[in-house]
Amino acid sequence: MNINISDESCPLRKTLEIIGGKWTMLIIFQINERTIRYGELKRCIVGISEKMLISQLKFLCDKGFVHKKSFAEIPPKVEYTLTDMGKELLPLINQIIQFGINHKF
Amino acid sequence: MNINISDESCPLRKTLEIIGGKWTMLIIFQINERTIRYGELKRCIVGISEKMLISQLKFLCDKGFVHKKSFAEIPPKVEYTLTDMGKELLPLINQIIQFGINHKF
DNA sequence: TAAGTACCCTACCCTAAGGTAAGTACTTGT
DNA sequence: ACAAGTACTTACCTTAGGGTAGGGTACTTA
Repeated sequence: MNINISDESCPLRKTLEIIGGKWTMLIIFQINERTIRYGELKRCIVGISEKMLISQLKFLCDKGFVHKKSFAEIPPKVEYTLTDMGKELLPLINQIIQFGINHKF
Repeated sequence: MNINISDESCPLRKTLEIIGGKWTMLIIFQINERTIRYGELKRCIVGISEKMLISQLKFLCDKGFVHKKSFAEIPPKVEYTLTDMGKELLPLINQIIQFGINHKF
């Protein structure tokens, strides 16, 4: 690995632009291996606004991290799951968590 | 591991508050295993302003990720190195980079 | 009949992260 | 004499990420 110039196109910057948002990893980590409905997700992530959750979910769907399944039911039912690419981030996020625990953040 | 409530004190949030900044990981990755002077660091990280680099370096020193050594010379000479805790982040960052490469970000 | 649930959308606003640019002090090179 | 390199500081300004708050639909339950 010989990345030593951090220009605008380096993979670290590019990746952080996508997963570096305030809520991105939180959402991905909460979905995790399960299938979860919008409402439950919202309750899990304390402090997030509906606007943020919706827009981030849409963003993550567009980028291919999250899969969305809407049911034509009343009341509405929407289920979110991680795609394979999304799941690839889980070990990464777990490492961040482990780091935080180890250093008592 | 049973973290399923993402409240304000969860280790993921806490850690991201520290290493989730726009430049944090870039700086840590650039310092890497070497000893590097301020000027060279600045040249490495394309696009960063002096203000940001200085303030982030100070922040990272305060948090214990980076070690700073000033020489009482003229012209000034300052060397930065990662602490052990800082170095612990390198495999994490490398994973992010690998993720970006794998998915062609 | 009114309130509640579920999954959103939209308009407006605000703050803080970050960008710009200039200045400082001291020395060496031309 | 003047620019250039070194490691910063400071003042000011911009912007976009995110917060607030309200609306909307179609149904169910009290």
